[in-house]
Amino acid sequence: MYICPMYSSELIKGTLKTIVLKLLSETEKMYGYEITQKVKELTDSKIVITEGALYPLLHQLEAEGVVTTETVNIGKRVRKYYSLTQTGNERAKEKLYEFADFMNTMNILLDLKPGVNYV
Amino acid sequence: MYICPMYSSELIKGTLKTIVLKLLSETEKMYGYEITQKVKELTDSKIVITEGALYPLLHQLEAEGVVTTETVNIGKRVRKYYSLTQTGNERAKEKLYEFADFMNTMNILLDLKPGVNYV
DNA sequence: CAAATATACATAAGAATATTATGTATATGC
DNA sequence: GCATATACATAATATTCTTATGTATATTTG
Repeated sequence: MYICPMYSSELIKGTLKTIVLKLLSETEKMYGYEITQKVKELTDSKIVITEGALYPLLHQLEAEGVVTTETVNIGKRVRKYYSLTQTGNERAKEKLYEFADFMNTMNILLDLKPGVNYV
Repeated sequence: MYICPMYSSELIKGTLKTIVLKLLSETEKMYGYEITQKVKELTDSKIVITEGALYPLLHQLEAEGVVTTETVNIGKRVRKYYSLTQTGNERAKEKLYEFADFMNTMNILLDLKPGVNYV
C-alpha cells in the first residue's frame, strides 16, 4: 500500500514517532488506520505513513508504557484504539520541543529564512 | 569519536546529505574533516557528524557524479577536497527546496507556529 | 620531550527505522 | 460480483546511521 510520498523517504525517517505522539496528544484516542488517514489528509498526501512502519511503532510505544490500548468491535471487525498515558503526554511534549529546536538549528545551518513559506 | 549530540539521532537521520550539499554549494571545495567541524561550529555542537556516516556518503556522492575530488598533500598528510559538479549544484538546490517544503509540511502537521523561534 | 589531543583519512560490525511484500478478514460502492 | 476501502499484523529486505577499529601525522601542554 505504497502511494508515492512526496519526499525522499530519508527525510521522513525519524519523524514518525513525533507525528504519532502529537496526533495522540490532541485527540484522546485514535486507531492505527485513522492515524494514517489523518496524516495523509493534513499533509495533502505529501507524507504517507505505511502500515509496516506504524504498527510496530505503536506496539513498541505500548510496551514502553507510552500508550494504552482499547479494542473495540466494529461490526465483525476489530479496531484498536491507542491513547497516551501520563508518561505519554510528557513524552509527546518532549518530542515536540525537541523537533522544534531541531528545526531551528536546521534553519540556521541551511540558512533558510525563518518566517514565511520556505518555498 | 562520539560527542553526545543534542538531538535523538533519529531526527538527524536523513538530513546529512542535505547538509553536506548545502555546505559544498557555498564553499567551492571542502574536505571531510572540515565539514564535520563546520557543522559542529554552526550548530553549537547540537549536530555532530560522525566519520562513519560522512565518509561513506562522500564516496557515494562521488560515485554518482555529484562531487569531484582533489587530493592535496599537507606536509606528509593527505587531504581530500570535495567540490560539487554541475549536476551536484542542481542536486543541492533540489535537496534544499525539498527540505524547506518538508519543514513547512511538518509545521502544519505539528501545528507549530511558523515565523518566530519554534522554541 | 613525552603524552594527550587534534587532524585526516577509511572501513566493518551492528543497531535502528523504514520500505516492500504478504497475509487475513470484513465492509462498501458501483 | 468485483474492486476498493477499512483494519489489523508480521517478515524479508533496504537504508542510514552509530560504534568501534585501524592507520598515520601534527600540535599542544604539562
